[in-house]
Amino acid sequence: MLDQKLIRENPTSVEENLSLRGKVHNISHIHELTVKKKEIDIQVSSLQFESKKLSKLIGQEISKSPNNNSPELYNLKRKGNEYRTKISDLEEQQRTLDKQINSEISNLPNFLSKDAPIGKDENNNVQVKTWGTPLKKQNLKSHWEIGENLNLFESIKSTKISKSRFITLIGNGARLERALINFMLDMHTKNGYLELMPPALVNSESLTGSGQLPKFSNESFKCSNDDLWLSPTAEVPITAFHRNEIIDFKQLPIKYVAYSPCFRREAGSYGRDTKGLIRLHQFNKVELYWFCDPSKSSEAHQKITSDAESILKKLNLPYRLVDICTGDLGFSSSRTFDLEVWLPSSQCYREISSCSNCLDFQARRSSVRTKINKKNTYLHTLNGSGLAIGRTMAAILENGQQSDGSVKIPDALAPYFGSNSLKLS
RNA sequence: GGAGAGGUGGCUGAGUGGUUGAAAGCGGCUCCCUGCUAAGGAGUUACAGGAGGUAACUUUUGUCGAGGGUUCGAAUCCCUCCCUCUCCGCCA
Repeated sequence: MLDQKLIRENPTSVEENLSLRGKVHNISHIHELTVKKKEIDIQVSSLQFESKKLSKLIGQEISKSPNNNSPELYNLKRKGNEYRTKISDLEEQQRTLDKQINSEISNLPNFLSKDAPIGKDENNNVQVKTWGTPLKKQNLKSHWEIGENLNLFESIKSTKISKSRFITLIGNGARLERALINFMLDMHTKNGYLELMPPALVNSESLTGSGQLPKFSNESFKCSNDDLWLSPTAEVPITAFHRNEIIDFKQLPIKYVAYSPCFRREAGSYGRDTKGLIRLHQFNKVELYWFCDPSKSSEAHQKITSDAESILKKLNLPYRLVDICTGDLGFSSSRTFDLEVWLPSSQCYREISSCSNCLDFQARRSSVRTKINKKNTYLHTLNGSGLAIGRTMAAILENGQQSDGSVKIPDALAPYFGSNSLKLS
C-alpha cells in the first residue's frame, strides 16, 4: 500500500515511479479523492469539537436543575441536533471516500527502487553473476525421466487424486523431499533464523496484507464455505503474524524461516512446464523473511539473498543471480533478485528463489510498525525463497545424474538423505 | 454441531445515559528515605490520528472486540458481525 499522504501531496512523483513498471498508472482520481477527504476530515473535527462542548453544557444545566424544561434548554438540544445531522452527513461521505480510496490504492503496486534496472520485460533482466560450472553434455536426462526411472514420483496417478499439476512423491523421492526441507531449515536456523510453522489456510485480510488481494484473487485457491484461502507462500502468514503490532525497535531485525506447502492456481500457464516438478499447484518451500529497520533494508536485501545462495552453494548447484528489471517486478516488490539454478536437460537457468525488498508496502497494508524517535514508523519487510524444494530436487536429479542411471546426492545433503547416492530401490 | 459465559488501559478488574479516557490493584518510570537485603513514602504512567513548532511542546479528534443505530450526550440502550472461554458431541 502506498502512502496516502504522499499521493495527496506529490501525485506526479508517484505516477512517474509507477509508470516505470511499463503500464500507465493514472492516479489523478485517487489524488482528488484524498484531497476531498482531507477537507472533510478537518470539517468533521471542528464540528465535533463544537458539538462536544455543547453536550457538556447541556449536561451541566441538567445536573443543576434535573427537571429543567426551559425553552433555553430546548433550544440548546435543538442546536445539538443540528450538529448531529451535519456530522453524520459528513461521516457518511467520509466512509464512502475511505472505501473508494482504499480500493483504488490497494490496487496500486509498490514503488520501484531507483536501483532496479529499467526495462520492459524479463528480457531486460540483468545477470549480476554466475556461480559454478553449468553441466553441458549430450544425452542428459530430464528430471522427470530420472524420476520415472528411479520411481521417485508419479504424475499420472495424481490426476486421479486431484488433477493435473499435482504430484505424489514415492519412496526415495519422498525421502529426498523431506531431507531437503530439514537440511534447509537446519542451515537457516543455525544462521540466526527463527523457525515458524504457520497455518496453510489464511484469511482474506492476510492475503490483502501481503499484496495478493484484491488484485490477484485468481491466483490462489479459495475455500468456498469460509473466508479462507490456501496460502500461496509462507510470506502471507508470516506478514500476518505481526499484523497490527508495534514491534520493539531493539528486537529488529526479526528473521524467520518457515517451511510450508504452497498452493497456486497457475491460471494462464496452460501448456507450460507440464512435466516434472517445475510448475505444480502444490509445492513445498522453505521461506526466509525479515522485518527490519527501514534504514537498513537495502543491506538486509543483500543478506537475505546471500542466505538463500548459501543453500545452492552447499548443494553444489550452479546458479546465477539476476536483478529483475522494473517491467518484470512483482506487485509488492520494489526490487527483486532472482536466483536461477542450472537445469542441464533444458540447458537454461530456472528460477529457484526470488528475494524481494518490499520496503514498507506490506507493513503499511498490515500495519506493522516500530517506534523510532517516539514516532511510529512502518517497518520494511523482505522475503526470499530459501529454497523452493521441488525445483531443488529437479536440479539435484539433473545435475547429479550419473552414466549408470543413479544420482549423486550432494555431500551436505547425504547425512539428511541417509546415502550419498540415489539408485533404483 | 448443541448449550452457556464473556470480550474494558502493559496485566488483573470496577463501571447500565452526563463534564468518565475510564475506580482500585499489580506492573513501569521519577524522586525521597533506609549504610547491604527486605521494606516504606511522594509523584507519575493508555493508544492512535490531524494541525502548529527546528525542537521541548501546544492543541484537537477518535478509541472500552468490529461495524451500524437511538440520543444534545453512549463503555453503558438497540441491531448486525467477529473472536475467546466452559460443558456436551465428534475427532488427530
